[in-house]
Amino acid sequence: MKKDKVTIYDISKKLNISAATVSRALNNNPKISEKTRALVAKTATEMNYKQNRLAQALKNGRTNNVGVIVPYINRSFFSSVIRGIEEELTPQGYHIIICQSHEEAENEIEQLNALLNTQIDGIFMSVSKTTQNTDHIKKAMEEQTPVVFFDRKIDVEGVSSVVLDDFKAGFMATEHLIDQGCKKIAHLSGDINLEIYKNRYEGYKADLQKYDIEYKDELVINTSSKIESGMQAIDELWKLKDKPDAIFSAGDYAALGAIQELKQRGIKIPEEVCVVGFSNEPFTKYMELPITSVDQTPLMMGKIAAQVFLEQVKGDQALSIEKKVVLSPELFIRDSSSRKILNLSDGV
Amino acid sequence: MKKDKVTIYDISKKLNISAATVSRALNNNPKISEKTRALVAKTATEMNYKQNRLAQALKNGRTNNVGVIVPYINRSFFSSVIRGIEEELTPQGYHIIICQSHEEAENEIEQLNALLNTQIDGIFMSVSKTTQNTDHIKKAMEEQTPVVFFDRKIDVEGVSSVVLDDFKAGFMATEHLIDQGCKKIAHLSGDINLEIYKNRYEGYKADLQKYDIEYKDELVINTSSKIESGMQAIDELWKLKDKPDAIFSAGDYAALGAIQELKQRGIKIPEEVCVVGFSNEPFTKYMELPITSVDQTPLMMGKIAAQVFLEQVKGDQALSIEKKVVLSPELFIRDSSSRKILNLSDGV
DNA sequence: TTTGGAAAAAGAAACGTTTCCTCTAAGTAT
DNA sequence: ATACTTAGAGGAAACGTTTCTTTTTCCAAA
Repeated sequence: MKKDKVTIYDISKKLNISAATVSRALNNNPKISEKTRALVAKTATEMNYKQNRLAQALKNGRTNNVGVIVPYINRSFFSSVIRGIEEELTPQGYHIIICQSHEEAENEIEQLNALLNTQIDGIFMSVSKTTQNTDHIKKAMEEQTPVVFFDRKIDVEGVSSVVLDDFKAGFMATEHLIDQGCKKIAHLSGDINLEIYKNRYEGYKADLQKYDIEYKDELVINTSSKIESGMQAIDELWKLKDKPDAIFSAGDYAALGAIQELKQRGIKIPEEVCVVGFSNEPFTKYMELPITSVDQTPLMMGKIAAQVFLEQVKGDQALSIEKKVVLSPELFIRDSSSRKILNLSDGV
Repeated sequence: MKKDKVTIYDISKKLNISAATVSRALNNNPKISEKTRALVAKTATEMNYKQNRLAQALKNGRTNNVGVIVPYINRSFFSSVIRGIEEELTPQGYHIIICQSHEEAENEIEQLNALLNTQIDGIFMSVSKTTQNTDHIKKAMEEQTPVVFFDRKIDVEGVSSVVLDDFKAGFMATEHLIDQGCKKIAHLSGDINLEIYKNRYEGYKADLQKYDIEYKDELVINTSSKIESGMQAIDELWKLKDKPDAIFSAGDYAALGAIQELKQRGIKIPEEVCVVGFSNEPFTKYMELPITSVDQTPLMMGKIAAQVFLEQVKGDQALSIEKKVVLSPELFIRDSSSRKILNLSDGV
């Protein structure tokens, strides 16, 4: 069906040498004389030879494809991480196959199996919120396919990960709010079963403690990453006698919902209530009232994840050590929490 | 290196039948007796056999991988189209390799060649703004690799496309503004060399004509898809003696910039000036002043592009007809242009 | 002149499928 | 009982590489 491609045999016939020699010449094998190598190279380009990556992959077991599994591709955070991975891996000749789990463990498992089946050289993933079981990950490891977690990990022996220091992020965000003079800081948390949300929460608590501010359970509301969820949280918080003077949300969408609801109630931001979000989604910057948010350095995260992967496959020795990288968050301070002088370090 | 996989030979040995029979049984070839087929199927699952897609691909020339080339992966529009493609193609056993051109023709060519080299079964692409030459597309066609353009196309014989009716979109948007009572409608256009922007512009002009409103060149400003670009456009427009009372922007980011600049100048939206954007980026909905925008039905676009592709590869006959699909835009009317009663059909 | 040995190249198997062709055994028609 | 058909299965080549092993070539040392 497809147009006939030129193979090393065509080259070998034309030059009256063996296909083996052609292959070696093209691969710069030192056993080949410089003369032959040059001749082969020249002829190859002349004949418009293109290596068949399939045959090559079949022979040596490496496809030069890697898979990425994320909950959603159209979340700014994830697409930026993917771009980071791409920037590191494309120059090395890798191709990236992207899959979405839609936050469903079932899909995640399916996608992972499909990737393994398609002979991927490695897998990058951010586990879905509903993932509990680690069997699929172990299966990948058994097949000697390196897995690198980013952002959301799950503990599996031998699996490397690149994550944010979420504890520090929670700590920083809270510290910033306290620095603005806030005393009654509420926290909109995500599902505490996910490490990342747990850590943000712990960072929040730790910073309260540092400043001898009493931790109150009633100020912590579990939210999803939906705008409505943030609105409901405000609804609930404003039923309290002692209302908060700050909101630290573990997600930008919930923060946005909270802000909309607060405005609705005529509450002034940041004068009466300061708000900090999480993820530095693009919209946080574009709002009429730009939202302070924690940046997870997604580009960096992707690049480092890619580097970790490369180390694992380059290291011919099977010493592929489990590597745990933790990145530092950056707080982008914007109007939603700036009671003091205008902060110049606003992200662009 | 990799753990030994079980092959059809292992199955054939175990059952004392030939590998050919195993292959046929697994592929539901009618030449195989029901008994044998069942036995093979059972044994295959028992032995945890997984088909080697590489070997299969090498043999029959199809990889079941398709490539997608977009300018940027983290634009809501593009990631949604990709998701649409994915939803159609994943159930068919395809995998999707995603590449970014970063709006550079050079990258686009490179990525396309890499995809061809990696033996892709088809290519979906939205051409970069800087693409002029069509040689790379022709090359793909020569290699019998179907190409489907979406949104941004370029004319190449035999290449199918799925695009928005941008003329209609421009017409609709303008009509809506006129309907709000606007008489002096400015247009923030993209690069008119790109078909999509040209068509939006033509639609705008056509609607003005329909209502006998004089077209004025000075009301059309060329902008990029940057916020700043929208601000500058307002800057320029407000130097005119006769200032516009509406803005139809061919991009949401420029619309956002325009709104910010208008507010800066104390101009009331929508009372004094109505604004309509294009693309229905998520942020348009989240703004304090939600922005009216044209939705390009990206999910649908992706799905249809996938269907067009499937038709081309399924139709064994080489009759692969060039197919041109044009989708209808939807206008999501929001506060930035609603002078009349609150529109209930606001997108969610 | 022979021999040893390095350098260069050739031969052939292997990767795991699919599929064309051939063969066997059984069933059917004569 | 014989010849003919056909369902079912096997053999082997092919897809395009890579690489292990073997062979050839060539030059210098004995």
